[in-house]
Amino acid sequence: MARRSDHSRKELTKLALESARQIVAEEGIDGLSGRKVTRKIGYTIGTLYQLFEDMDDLVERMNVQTLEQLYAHCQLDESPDEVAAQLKELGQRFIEFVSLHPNEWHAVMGYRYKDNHTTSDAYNGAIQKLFGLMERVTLPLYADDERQEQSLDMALLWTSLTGLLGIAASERKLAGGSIEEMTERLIKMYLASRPPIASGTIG
Amino acid sequence: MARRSDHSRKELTKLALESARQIVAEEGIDGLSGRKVTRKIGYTIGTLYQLFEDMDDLVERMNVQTLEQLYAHCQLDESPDEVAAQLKELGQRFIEFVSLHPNEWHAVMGYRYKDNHTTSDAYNGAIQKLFGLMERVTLPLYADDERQEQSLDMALLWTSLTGLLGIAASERKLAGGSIEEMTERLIKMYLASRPPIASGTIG
DNA sequence: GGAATTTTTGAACGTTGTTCAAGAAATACT
DNA sequence: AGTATTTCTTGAACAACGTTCAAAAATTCC
Repeated sequence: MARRSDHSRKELTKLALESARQIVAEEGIDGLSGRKVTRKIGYTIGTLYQLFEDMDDLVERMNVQTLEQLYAHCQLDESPDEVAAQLKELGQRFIEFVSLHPNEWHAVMGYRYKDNHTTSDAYNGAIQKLFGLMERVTLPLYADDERQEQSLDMALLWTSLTGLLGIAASERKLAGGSIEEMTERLIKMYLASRPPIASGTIG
Repeated sequence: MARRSDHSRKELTKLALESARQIVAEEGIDGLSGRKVTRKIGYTIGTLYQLFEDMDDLVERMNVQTLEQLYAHCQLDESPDEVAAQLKELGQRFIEFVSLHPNEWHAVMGYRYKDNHTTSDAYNGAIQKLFGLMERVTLPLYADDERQEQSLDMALLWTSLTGLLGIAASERKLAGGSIEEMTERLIKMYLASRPPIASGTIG
């Protein structure tokens, strides 16, 4: 069994990533192996290294897809007016996505790359897009000269939120609070820490 | 080379854990292997399974020690009076410890146990002790009927703080803010979200 | 059809966690 | 002391892992 003009290299890569995603979804990131991936699509281990540099590469590209899916899932078509409501909605979407894809999310948060690994532009971009989502929502809370402030707050929110979701995805206990409650709590805490209204840039 | 009454099983376990810790400190959690641990103390792989149930067991016990060391490191002998100052100091100690032992901390936060693994009482206890530290410091901020509130806040603080430190330990970037700044930011955010003074239980 | 190119294979290597029969050392007993 | 028993230690064995690469197979080119 050799060359199939059935699949271009691009198609093959796509197949492999889908296969990997399926394995991760079913068995978790620790159930993933190169041989499983290729066996599932009718190829053998050697071919994998034609498509990806190494396992880090494969996993990272899968994780980029997951982050993009999360981004798509978080698009608020009809956004409410209030910042608080919008932020809460964003949190809910986030939770929803992770509930639907716990193992894929766990792969994003928990996979350990090799020491030499540096995240790709695609990966950084996917993260940036998610940050952008939060920044857009919280925009009204900051004056024009507070962009730096906002960035730092977003980083903190992101870290806390992913921390919460990491716990949820690994089904550890959480001091009696559900993930939804805790996320709401986080958002409330954040909002309470911002001066109620920072108007005055346009009016 | 066989039995050495040189070492009781207890001593041997201690030696193995020290060896494991050293490997983790030098090479990170991914550099750890059972054979390395036993080679380092002059035994062979089989003996390891006399001392530990499996690698999960070994790592968890090492992680309990790390958590206990963190606890010891966070003891505030002469505590300042203000809650804010105390909390900040606690955060600083936390950061300090993780900076001194980044790989050990990474092992606590990033090691993936097998699916069947459930954390031991010793582990849960070590975590509880750390929570207790935070609870004691923040005690004045809550009324007597707010113990549940406090627990949830502590869980949130813990999650956020460990999230920050996890990023620090894996030396990823953080939107321009140092770990110290971000931790301070987190604490400020938390304090701002608490009503300034919740007096009235004693006075 | 034959030569050149591209793709696929799978054996090979060193590593991992885990098990377990066999050997070695210490202890117990006569 | 010598033998029997228990306890500890070993390391080969197994299945799996990531990664490499010469050889084989399929496709393309002329």
